[in-house]
Amino acid sequence: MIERKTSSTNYQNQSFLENKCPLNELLFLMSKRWMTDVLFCIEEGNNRFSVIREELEHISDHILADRLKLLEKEGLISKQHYDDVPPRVEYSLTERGEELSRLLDQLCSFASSYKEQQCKTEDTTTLEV
Amino acid sequence: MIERKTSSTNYQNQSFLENKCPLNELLFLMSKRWMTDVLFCIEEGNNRFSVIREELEHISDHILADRLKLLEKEGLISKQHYDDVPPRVEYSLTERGEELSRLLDQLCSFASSYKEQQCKTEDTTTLEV
DNA sequence: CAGAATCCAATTTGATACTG
DNA sequence: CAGTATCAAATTGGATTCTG
Repeated sequence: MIERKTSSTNYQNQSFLENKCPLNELLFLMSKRWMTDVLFCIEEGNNRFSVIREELEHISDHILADRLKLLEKEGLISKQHYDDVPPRVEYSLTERGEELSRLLDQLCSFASSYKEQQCKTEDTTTLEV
Repeated sequence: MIERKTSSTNYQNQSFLENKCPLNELLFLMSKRWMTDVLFCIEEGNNRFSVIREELEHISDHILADRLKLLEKEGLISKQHYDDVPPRVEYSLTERGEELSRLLDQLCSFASSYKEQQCKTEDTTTLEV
């Protein structure tokens, strides 16, 4: 069993920096808007900036660029530059990225099955035991 | 394979509400600060408000109360009220909560192993392929 | 094409004080 | 004990504009 440290997700600049838990860092990273969408989009073979932007209809350049940079920095995707005349860049998942993708698929089915349950029993507020 | 919808994590109030992906919702929920800490803390048997607050040294009442409410709302923990003279409330993981805890453990070891790798190869910036 | 820079609005966190 | 209420401070997301 992996040791699970305490604290930290948001508010990176504070004293929590010293006490970062890899799990929380990962969750915080992947919970950013569009993050999983970009990851899955690349996994499905959309490997260029403009293609991804089209696939994820409402994403802005700013955010897409940021997410790609973060995913690359975390070693989840890799980037290939081609010195073509209209500059070309291609993204693809690394092994790590694929591994994470599989883990997220599990989380996704967990989350989805729960949602179905929720719908049947009404929804929000408090659930009796 | 579970269908993975597009978009949404943060900024709940906007048009993304219509298009929520259970995975993103879950990630967004669990990435909130102290959320996993509270979950794991309860899993380890700390089942009272004051005990959890002591365990997680720097958490505020406000945040702890909020996290407990969210976890309960999501069906991950359950709450027992006892009508004792000093009011007593006990929390425990539901089956769902334990299932999620197991999934998070996997994510945790994924995240941790990566971090070790990162440390050896220096760290941040760009990783060559 | 593939981004980088800037500015502002919406969220979230945290500290403090208060209550059944 | 187990929270709730309020308010100030820090992040993040998104739109717009610009560039090699």
